[in-house]
Amino acid sequence: MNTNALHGHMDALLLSVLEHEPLHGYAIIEALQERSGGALAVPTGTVYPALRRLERAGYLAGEWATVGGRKRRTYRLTDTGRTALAGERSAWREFTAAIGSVLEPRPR
Amino acid sequence: MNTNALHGHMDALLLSVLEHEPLHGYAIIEALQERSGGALAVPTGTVYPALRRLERAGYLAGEWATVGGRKRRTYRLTDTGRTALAGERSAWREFTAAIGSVLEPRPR
DNA sequence: ATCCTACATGTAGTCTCTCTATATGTAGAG
DNA sequence: CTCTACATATAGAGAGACTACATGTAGGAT
Repeated sequence: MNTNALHGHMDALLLSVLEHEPLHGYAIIEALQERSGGALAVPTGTVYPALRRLERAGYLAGEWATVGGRKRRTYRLTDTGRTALAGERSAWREFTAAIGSVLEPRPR
Repeated sequence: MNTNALHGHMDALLLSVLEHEPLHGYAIIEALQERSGGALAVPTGTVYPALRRLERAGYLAGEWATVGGRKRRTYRLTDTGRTALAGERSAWREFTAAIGSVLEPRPR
């Protein structure tokens, strides 16, 4: 898929994937891929900066950990982030409804 | 609505609105607004350059006309544009399916 | 007469976000 | 030793939408 079209929806994706459990960047990429049935192959160069951005925004809290000799930065959703996720979800519904109504208009 | 999120979907919108009848820029903006129930307020600074781009791409053909003392540039969908529209439609379905599966996962 | 709103198109410059390419490093398998 | 998976990160490019501005006609209201 042309992930360039994700423009503006990446945040929702990241927040959503962290809703039930904290994950680190690499695992987030895998989760995205898995949940979408392989459709979402998001490059690392997109995800890592986006996670930082969301952390700066206060939606995520990151923490370093070392697992099996490898360093990971694990992110969890903050309360603010949870609120933001709810907002992103309703924005997504509005968005698809709006575009959908133009792209596939119902015959009256 | 944050139309910045339209990134990459504007083309589909414009082609779709021109599917059954040629329209000029201003009328396209109104049609978009109307069809979406008021949700899509696309600024002129977005639409006019986009129409030019689609014309350059061969998807649209534009023609000047004067109606009631005012000049209009009316665009119609070319055959290539019609093919592109079909592609945009299926891309849109894939896109929403992918994001949707992450944002609103079905309970298993 | 003048102003305001609707109609109508267009450009310049900015902004945001994603991408590609690159860099760095560990662990474990072959 | 080499290759692959794991893991994070940054610089720079590119795309496309935005704001703000510029220009002009037509018609109704003050």
